[in-house]
Amino acid sequence: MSDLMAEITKAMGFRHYALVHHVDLKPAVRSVHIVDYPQDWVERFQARRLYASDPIHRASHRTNVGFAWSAVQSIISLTAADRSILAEAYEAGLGDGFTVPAHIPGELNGSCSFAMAAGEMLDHRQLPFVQLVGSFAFEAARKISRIHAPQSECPSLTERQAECVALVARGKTDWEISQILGIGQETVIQHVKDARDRYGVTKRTLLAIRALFEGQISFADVFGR
Amino acid sequence: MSDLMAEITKAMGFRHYALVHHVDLKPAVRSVHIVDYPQDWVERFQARRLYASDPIHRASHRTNVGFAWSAVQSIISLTAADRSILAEAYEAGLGDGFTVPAHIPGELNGSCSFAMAAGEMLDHRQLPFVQLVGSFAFEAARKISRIHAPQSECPSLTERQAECVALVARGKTDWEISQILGIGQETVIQHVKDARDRYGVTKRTLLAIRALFEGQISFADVFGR
DNA sequence: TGCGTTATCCCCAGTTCTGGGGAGATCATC
DNA sequence: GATGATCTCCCCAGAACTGGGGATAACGCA
Repeated sequence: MSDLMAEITKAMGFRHYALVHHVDLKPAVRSVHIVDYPQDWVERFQARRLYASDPIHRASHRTNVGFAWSAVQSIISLTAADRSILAEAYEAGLGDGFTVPAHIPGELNGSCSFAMAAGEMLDHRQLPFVQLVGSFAFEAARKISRIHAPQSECPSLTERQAECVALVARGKTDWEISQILGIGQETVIQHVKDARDRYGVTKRTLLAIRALFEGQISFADVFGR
Repeated sequence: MSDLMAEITKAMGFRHYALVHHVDLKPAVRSVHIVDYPQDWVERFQARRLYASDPIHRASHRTNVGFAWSAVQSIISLTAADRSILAEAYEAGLGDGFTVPAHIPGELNGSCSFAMAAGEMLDHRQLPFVQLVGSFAFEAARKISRIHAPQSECPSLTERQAECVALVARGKTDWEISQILGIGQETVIQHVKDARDRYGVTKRTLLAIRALFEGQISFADVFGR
């Protein structure tokens, strides 16, 4: 797989690639982690556990299609810390690049990135092609890397349960939910109990987050209006 | 947007398209719903609330790249009910098709599908191109559909606060967090209080969700490892 | 008709959170 | 040397949540 990636990367005019799930890099886990980045940068990245806060990763969580690193501030706003991370990466030899996000509900977020050497220019005309390659590369790596065990079917909620969970995620108390839905507080407590049971969690915080993660509710449901 | 989609659909040799978030279709909400499917099928789809159980939608939740409908059983196993849904769609005039999933963490699952008329054959050679078009079409629709409320500035958390919030998001109690971080429970309570204050929320559930939304923590922090 | 699912309601004991009020220590910065 | 930010710890009262145990009614499906 690495050989193939290296070949593709070179053929597309890039220097480096990274095909990764955004997690702390434990080789043991069933996650994708195929990287050819400057060694120096990889080490710093791991040491500082940037997988969660790296601006490129963060941006990739906000979109569905690939983006050039030089345009990252059109997706998220960069803090001073972000800028220094990007500058450091440049120092380490990473120039401009292109990252294709890869998200699947219930799985860890991932991405496939290709980068130029520092100083070289991206050829924007072929980015659509890179987008395509990135998507399929990630899917291929994903299929290989998971021996396909922990397929937890997304437990579905009943309509009432889903309504309650959506309101839980808005930070409403059981009593408030009962007023909104026009039912008794005890009923709400029961629905929330049942929903927790279905997801196999014991805290309403986790219930809300799981529902978000599974796509059962969206941030729009939480913050919308 | 509909005109453009119709044109593209025709140019690629398809008859129908659907650019949708997988939700019950509330016109009011900030969700994507641009469809040109046989009217008959659209009505049945809505009446039976298939958006959650439709096999094509279900399959699209399991992958990152597009797939031909005729190959759906290579992604999920079809039940008798699934087969009858597919047969019904065919009756209604939908032939083979190609669906490109569109997932973004924390947002509703969506997809962009193109379909032939019943009886016509897919041209498999151009599916990579369809994949590309589908991805970008969804992203474009998504960007348009939310006029995107003004970026509220992100109040940043201190390191300790962020650590506590990450653990709150994992459903830990204050006592458990104190054990994990090796500090007193009262201290944890204080950090969580302070974090709630910064975000201006009163519930730890909202605290966790806001932190997720702001990118202060990621789903990887919650489910990772 | 019986069985499962869903939605509705009730009670209770124990745990956890929330919102107030404190305080001392360190560190950088001005 | 004062000021602010951060981290650490403490107390308390009331509200909210969790995990048990119940119950009734409606609906569809076999």
